[in-house]
Amino acid sequence: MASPPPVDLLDQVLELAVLINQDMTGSLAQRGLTPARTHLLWELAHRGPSTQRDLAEALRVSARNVTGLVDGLEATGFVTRAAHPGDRRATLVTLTAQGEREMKRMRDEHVQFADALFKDMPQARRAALAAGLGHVLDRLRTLIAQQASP
Amino acid sequence: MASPPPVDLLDQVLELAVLINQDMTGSLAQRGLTPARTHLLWELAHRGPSTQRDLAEALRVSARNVTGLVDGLEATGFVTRAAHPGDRRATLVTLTAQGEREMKRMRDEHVQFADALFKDMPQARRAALAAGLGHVLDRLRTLIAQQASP
DNA sequence: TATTGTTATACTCTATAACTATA
DNA sequence: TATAGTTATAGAGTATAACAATA
Repeated sequence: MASPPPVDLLDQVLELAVLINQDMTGSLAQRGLTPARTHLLWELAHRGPSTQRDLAEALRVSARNVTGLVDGLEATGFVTRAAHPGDRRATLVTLTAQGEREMKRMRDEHVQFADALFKDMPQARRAALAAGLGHVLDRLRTLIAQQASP
Repeated sequence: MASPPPVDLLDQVLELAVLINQDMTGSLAQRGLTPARTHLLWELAHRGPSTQRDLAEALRVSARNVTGLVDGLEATGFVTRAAHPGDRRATLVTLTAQGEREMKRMRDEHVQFADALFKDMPQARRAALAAGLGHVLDRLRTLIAQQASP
């Protein structure tokens, strides 16, 4: 089996990233969601009701941006704003029933999507792929850490 | 070696996609470029001087959007607009010397980045990774084609 | 009449800075 | 004085629709 040059491997990974991204963005759009708003919903589902300040830190985004994202999600019925019981400056953002439903559906579809991509892959190749991806992820994290510090 | 469940594989791929995307976006920003503008430069480098209409089709984006992208690239010195010799309605967008230099540098760095990620990977694992990625890309293309037609 | 690119308008994501209400 | 969130302002990417110049 010929060993492909690094550039070809990188190009494969990039193409995969582009296709997956397009596929997911399209699915979200059908439900009236965008990647940024979905990211916020995802955090909310993991953390439970949160202040906008906490969401801004979790998403690594400005407070102003969170105001806009919550505005959009509130208008489309995925979240509500409520008074914070202990701090009258703060707002608690909470998933609505619709928001909970969407998150559940998203989790289910995530699993289905993974099955569709990998279920017919032989066990040995699956393990080899995981090992290869792990290697690349390690290298990439190292590179990013080096860029950040010096 | 245990075979990982599909969801774990998908999550690995998604994390890789996110990290690579962040890395590339950061590199581009240091040169005053954005992903969308870079995409246009890339097409231009491959096709040679092109009308905005052709660029819009190549990028699968509205004509209005190309006007904006070319405005930005012109203002930052990467491209120029010139009269089309045979059609006075049309504009020919052309890479400047600076634009050509940037594209060359980008190609070089692309290769270097690939080397940094994959050079220390054993040949056998490299081949296995390419095979695994090929499998996923095939499945994904099939899924997308199915979504598009029915 | 059809096509090329622009102006007009609008929505989303993103940021910083100034400001209000509260701690 | 510091913090939570908003308004004000700005730039980038995206879209559709109307319009001018040209084919």
